[in-house]
Amino acid sequence: MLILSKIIPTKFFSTLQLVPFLPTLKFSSHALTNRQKFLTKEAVNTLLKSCSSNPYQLKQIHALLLTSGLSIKNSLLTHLLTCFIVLGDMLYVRQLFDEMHKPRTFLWNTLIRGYVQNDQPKEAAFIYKRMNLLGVRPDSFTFPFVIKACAELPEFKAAGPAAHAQVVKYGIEFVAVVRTELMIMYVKLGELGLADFLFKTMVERDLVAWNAFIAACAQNGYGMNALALFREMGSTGTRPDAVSLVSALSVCGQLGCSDTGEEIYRIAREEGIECNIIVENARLDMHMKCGNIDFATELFEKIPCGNVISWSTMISGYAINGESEKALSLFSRMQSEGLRTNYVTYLGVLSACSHAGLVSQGWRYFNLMSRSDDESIKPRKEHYACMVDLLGRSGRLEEAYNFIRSMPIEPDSGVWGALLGACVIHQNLELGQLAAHCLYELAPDVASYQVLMSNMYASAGRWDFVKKVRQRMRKKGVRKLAAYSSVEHNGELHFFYGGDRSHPQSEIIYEKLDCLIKQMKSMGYSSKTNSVFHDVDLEEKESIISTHSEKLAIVFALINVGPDRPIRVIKNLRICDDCHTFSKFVSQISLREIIMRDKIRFHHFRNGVCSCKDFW
DNA sequence: TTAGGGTTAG
Repeated sequence: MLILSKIIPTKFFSTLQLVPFLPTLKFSSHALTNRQKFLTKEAVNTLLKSCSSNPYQLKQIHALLLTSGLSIKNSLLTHLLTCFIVLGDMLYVRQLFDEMHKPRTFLWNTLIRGYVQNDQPKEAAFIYKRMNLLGVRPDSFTFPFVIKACAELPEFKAAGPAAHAQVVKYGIEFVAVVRTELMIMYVKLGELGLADFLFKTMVERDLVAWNAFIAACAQNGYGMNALALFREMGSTGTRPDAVSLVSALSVCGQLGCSDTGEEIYRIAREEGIECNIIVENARLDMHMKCGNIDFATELFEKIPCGNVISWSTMISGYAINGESEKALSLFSRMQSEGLRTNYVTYLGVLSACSHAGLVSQGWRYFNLMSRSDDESIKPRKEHYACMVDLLGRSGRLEEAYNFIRSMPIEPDSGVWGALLGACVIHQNLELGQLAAHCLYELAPDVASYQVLMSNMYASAGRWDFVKKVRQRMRKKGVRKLAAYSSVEHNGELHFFYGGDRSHPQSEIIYEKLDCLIKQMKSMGYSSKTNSVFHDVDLEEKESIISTHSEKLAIVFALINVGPDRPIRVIKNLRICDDCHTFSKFVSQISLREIIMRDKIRFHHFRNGVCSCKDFW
């Protein structure tokens, strides 16, 4: 009793004393001998649950169970391991596992699951390999996790297909859970055809399989495929649930098609699931990502029980729309109402500061986080990256660099990438090269960093270095993302690439574009060719820049979208200097509002002025 | 005795 009272909170003592005499599990430890009680499985589970967030107590319970001299039931052992997995203490899980004599398959499965759930896919794959070497036969419970691990190992491209081969070897490729994981894995690898084949040939194609496929597409840049699947699902008579709707809404946010998004929300109403907070949050986010700030605000105020995600969504939404004041005042409201915040909330707050160049405010929030007693909101790598972005974008490059050097945690590619981005804007070749050097080590395959480097050298006129970077990209097979812009019109998305003439209205678009540029030139516009990073003459630079995708998209919208509606353009990369000026002129000439979302933020153009105040 | 799908940021 003495020992127990030390490790078990007193309030659970009564639970222990009240349990019925069901001999599911017997404690014969010294602590209980004088009472000779038998405990039920439920009681032990209650006990474990009560301590499940305290590794110290859990470890003591485990020690007590061992000294009791009794064999521990499998259910209890799994529960115990699961507690440590949830706590992220994989070292202890591994220690327990290694102490076991000939662990059975389900324990191997638990260990693999632990590594996967704690973002250690390499370890998971390693354990699977060892399992094979020792001749332990994997089962249908092993593979969902092994496949998931393989999908997280893009550096071993063959791992996923190899796992698939094993699945076939063991004859479990038609087990729904296993097949679903395979589908998700192939989508991540970009093999949509294979994923589709697995889906179409599934024996039990249930709602979860549909949702898994839709979500996998939605989360891996195949938004159009996700929407097509969502529609196909409806036409085959499978009714969507909250999960399907959330994925579909998220796609509409990514693609910037809020008309389609509202259509999807109407389905939620028809199905009677519109009061689900996750669906409501997805709708808020969708509107924020489409630039519908006022409507999203109205919806937000009407949500009866918003959670931390609703608030964070709004804060980040205001931030990307350039409404930093609204973002910061909403955060103050959260604080004054005593609402819980989390690390994502702070990312929104810092990004609001960054988009508006509010350096001293940014420092204030960052220090607030650092001083917090709550461990969960101590600054993480992402917050450091935000601060580097804020300082760097404001031209304080040295301060940003010193900030990185003072970091208590190892800076990652996000942090160095933020510095590199700032160096490109402020043309600091020296620091930029330093950042580039680190990025070659940390993220050699990320195209956007290589493009930044190449652009930095190009604007400094160092074409020899530009050539080097491009050669390295070719050698590594790193491909630059082609720039495109899109416009939603009558529920359909129209895509435009630079210099693209494939759109059926191309002729009239180019004609109108020509007229506009002439008119703008008479008003003082001259093209800014500083963002053409090719070693070509001025005339060619002007020609490249005059048919950038966003210009084509804007003109398309001018021709087609009714004058009572704003022009909405989504761009997959950042807007260039010239297109920014162009958009300001167009908003002035045509008296139309142009809402353009680039890769990281919105630009709302009205009467020749942009909401970003030319700071982006 | 362990298994598949969803929202905020980056």
